[in-house]
Amino acid sequence: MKDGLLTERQMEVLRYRKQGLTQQQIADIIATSKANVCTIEKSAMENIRRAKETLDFLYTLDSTHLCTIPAGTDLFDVPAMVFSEAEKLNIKVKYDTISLINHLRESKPKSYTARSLFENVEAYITNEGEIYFG
Amino acid sequence: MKDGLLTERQMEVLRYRKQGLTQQQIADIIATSKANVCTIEKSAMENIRRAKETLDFLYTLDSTHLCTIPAGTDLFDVPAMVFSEAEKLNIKVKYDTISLINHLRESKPKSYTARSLFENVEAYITNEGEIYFG
DNA sequence: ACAAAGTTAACGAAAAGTGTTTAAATTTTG
DNA sequence: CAAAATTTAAACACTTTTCGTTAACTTTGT
Repeated sequence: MKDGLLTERQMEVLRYRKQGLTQQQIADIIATSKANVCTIEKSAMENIRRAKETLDFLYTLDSTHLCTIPAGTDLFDVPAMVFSEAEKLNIKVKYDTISLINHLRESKPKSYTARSLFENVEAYITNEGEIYFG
Repeated sequence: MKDGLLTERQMEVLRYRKQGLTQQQIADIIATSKANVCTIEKSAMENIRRAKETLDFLYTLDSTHLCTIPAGTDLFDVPAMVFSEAEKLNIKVKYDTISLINHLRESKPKSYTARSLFENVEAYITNEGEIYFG
């Protein structure tokens, strides 16, 4: 049984970063170049992104694709779309209108401005009515 | 920008598995040995485990270890322990007694039977009073 | 006990990821 | 603007992961 995705080096850099040190300061401490600290930090972030994406795959594994919510859609129109598609599959959605909007906002905090989506969002649903936005 | 941790092969096997196929059946479909299907599935699970551990690290990155809640502890005794340790650090916990118990139940759904923990649980706290059980 | 399902070990070749360096380019900030 | 901080690119050595094989082993259900 091995550790997580991040190497010792990567965790080291992230910890120092969390403390507010600059890349140059970290480079001095761990005795390497600042450019190297940059690449280490970057690959750490990349690994974190991949870890998230991996768990996202798990969610979609036991869910079915519900619909694509097109860019430009008003956030307040999303629940109706989701409910209508879920009804076609005879699945009762676990969320009410308000909590579904909040769920979307939390799931895709960078996909909307004000009330409008600026990129497509895929909606998935499990047999239990859990909704996942990907 | 690449994909998640899982290879195409690994996702393929997991999808078939979710459909209930045996390793032998999958081996026939993707034209390899059942032993190979086994190792592919195994390394997929290992990757998933590592993805989770990686995100766990993120949580603990901006939190400090609060205490170890020993196996055998009654769930209803946990809040008092957490509050008392948090007080030593002068941090106000974000949760009240009831919601903290629920938070624990959601975080570690497989670590308790009825009202009793059957394995140690580590408690972490952020400066903002957020609690994380790992 | 039998058969099907699943796991493990040892090995090899190909692919992917990591830590470095050096030097140049870009962004942020006072 | 000028200095500091960060990012990028190309190249190299090194390690780890992956997919695959074969053969033996364990578990599970009837």
